[in-house]
Amino acid sequence: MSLRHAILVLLQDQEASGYDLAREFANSIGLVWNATHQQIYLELGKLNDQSMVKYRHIPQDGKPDKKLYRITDEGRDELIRWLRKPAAPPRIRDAFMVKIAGGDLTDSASILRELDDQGDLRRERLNTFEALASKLDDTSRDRDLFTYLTLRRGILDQQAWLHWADEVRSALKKREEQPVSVPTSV
Amino acid sequence: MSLRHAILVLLQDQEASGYDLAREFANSIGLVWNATHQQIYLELGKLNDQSMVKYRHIPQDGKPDKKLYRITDEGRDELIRWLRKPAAPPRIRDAFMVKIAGGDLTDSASILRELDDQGDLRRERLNTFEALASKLDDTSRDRDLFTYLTLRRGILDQQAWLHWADEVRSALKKREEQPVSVPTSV
DNA sequence: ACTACTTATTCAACGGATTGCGCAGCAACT
DNA sequence: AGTTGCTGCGCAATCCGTTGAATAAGTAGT
Repeated sequence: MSLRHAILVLLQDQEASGYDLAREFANSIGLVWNATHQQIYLELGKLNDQSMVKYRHIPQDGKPDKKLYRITDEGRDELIRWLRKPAAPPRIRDAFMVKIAGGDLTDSASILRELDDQGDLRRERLNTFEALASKLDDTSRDRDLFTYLTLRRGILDQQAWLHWADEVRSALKKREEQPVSVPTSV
Repeated sequence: MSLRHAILVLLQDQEASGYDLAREFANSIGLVWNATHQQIYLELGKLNDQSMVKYRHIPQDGKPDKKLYRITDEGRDELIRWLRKPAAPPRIRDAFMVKIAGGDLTDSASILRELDDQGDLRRERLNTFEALASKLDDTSRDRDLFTYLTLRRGILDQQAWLHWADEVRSALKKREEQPVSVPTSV
């Protein structure tokens, strides 16, 4: 229900193309709300129909033409109206965690493998977020306070995850040592 | 794509009605995957058509009749097959965080109010998770290792959130003190 | 030379998910 | 006496989201 609002938030600061937005969703905002480019283009179309955004057509050579969208006054009004009312509860779809919950049916080796893979991704994200956050520290983190706070959320989230992963590892190690009845292969 | 698998994981241990499952989704598993009762009943219907689950009809007096579902061998096979292949990346839809990212357009008072509300919920959850976890500590946390680890994930998540909320509060306080250009009312 | 990736947008089809509604009766509170 | 809330199931309409594809031209690597 509010991909639209995430887009409007992004368009607040800068004019951007659908492609630009898709990249931002893959990075910073992706930690908070994710979307594919198809969805974004569709939503931009709707927002344009409702004159919440408008675009200017930029011909390019070498690259395909693009549409640079910017938010309108109506769009900003809609955004403010949405910001006023209480946020909908977060929707969570974490397939990996479902796998953990059903971990009894798998061998711990494959769990550890996937845990490592996920951990690599998380550590990578942590680095990029920390880099962005320290950049804001140096220059202006009062002007971009909310960007900073969003990044902090991401950082703390990754850290908590990595800490949890360590717990999982040591718990599984302990279990291996003790000759408890473990279904080794399924 | 895997509400079905979340359901199958839950049905692994106990026979349950759609209503039971809905309650579990509202609590423990909800931290990891959430769903409404409509979805659950629909999915149970499909799972039944594909004979991944079967049910027995329990007439009750006073209360409406219910269907107690249990997982079949085919269901367990399907679950194991799913557990083998890599998990899809988590989808995140956190409207509150979108509001934070667009915080420049709101007054900080209303942000603080919602932050407190969310914090109450998180603290409540933290308590229930911790209670459940300590219960597992006492009795058997080797048998229910994966339940325990799922709870730990929930606990660490809530703690990280609450810590972040403190950061937000002190950052907004600091901003209030300094007479920076703040859009007080919108 | 060939392959793969990046920029940039869009369409069509399908399945997943939400919203809104309806039924039904008991318990508990006000 | 009336409202609210819990237990329990289900349907229909609509919307959100994913998958898969197509187009088109430049750039970078093997």
